[in-house]
Amino acid sequence: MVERQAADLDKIFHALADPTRREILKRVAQREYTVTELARPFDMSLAAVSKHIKVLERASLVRQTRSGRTHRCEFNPDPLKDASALISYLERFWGDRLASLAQFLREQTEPQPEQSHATGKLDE
Amino acid sequence: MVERQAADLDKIFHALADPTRREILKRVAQREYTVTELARPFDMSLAAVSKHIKVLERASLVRQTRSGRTHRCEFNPDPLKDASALISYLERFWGDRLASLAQFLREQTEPQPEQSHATGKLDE
DNA sequence: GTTTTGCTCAACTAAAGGGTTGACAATCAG
DNA sequence: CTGATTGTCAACCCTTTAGTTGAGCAAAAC
Repeated sequence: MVERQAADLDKIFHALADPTRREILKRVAQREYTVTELARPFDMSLAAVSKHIKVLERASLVRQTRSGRTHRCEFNPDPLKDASALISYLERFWGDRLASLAQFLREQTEPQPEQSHATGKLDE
Repeated sequence: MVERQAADLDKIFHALADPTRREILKRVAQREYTVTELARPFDMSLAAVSKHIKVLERASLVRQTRSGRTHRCEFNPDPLKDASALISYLERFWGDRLASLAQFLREQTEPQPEQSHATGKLDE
């Protein structure tokens, strides 16, 4: 993985780091919504929600298409792949690290032939 | 999924939304580091890196333990599960949406005979 | 036509972020 | 003891963010 455009990940994670935006995403992931529909449940102005949507757009998580005077918001899951990739990357290296530790402990305990019950389970 | 503590996700995603912090995480996921070790590659003060680490700590992605005058930073992958969960949730609903669309199109194009195979599996 | 409705934009405010420096505590080295 | 190393903390600066309000435009409704 090539740290695919750090700036992109900045925008993606920043977009996800707000409860209002996450709620918007959850809804938009299920069907298209207009801006006023999206704004209804929130206790803030329409302009504020409009701004949140723009943040999501900058992260390419939402695409907005005008149709008449209403703007339809549709979800785009692609950027989530980049986010997932980073997370998997971190988890993978963490796993490797644990594997190395286990290996190390295995090597530490094996080479002692005199230890009568050295083959017992290691304590974790 | 119960929107597991929105505030936690705020901190987690916010922590991930900065290239310096992501770089720190990548290294810490592989082995423990001290603060000065972590700071070395970056073109900023030690205090700045220290602050970044504190952001990671608030998100529980890093745990810091003092040993003498040096502070060892170790990775904690647990919060990543919550982040992944949200992402999976979004992708799943998106997938369902596409499935529904496909289903709809299938129903539209099928010539609607006598519902001959109406006993087929229902979508749940 | 006139008037709503849907939405964005611009200007503003208050708070949070990311960086700096300088002072300090604590540990280690001589 | 003296001095260098490791790290945090507090104060400050500047920029960004999240929200507001008010203006205004374009499409719908009447």
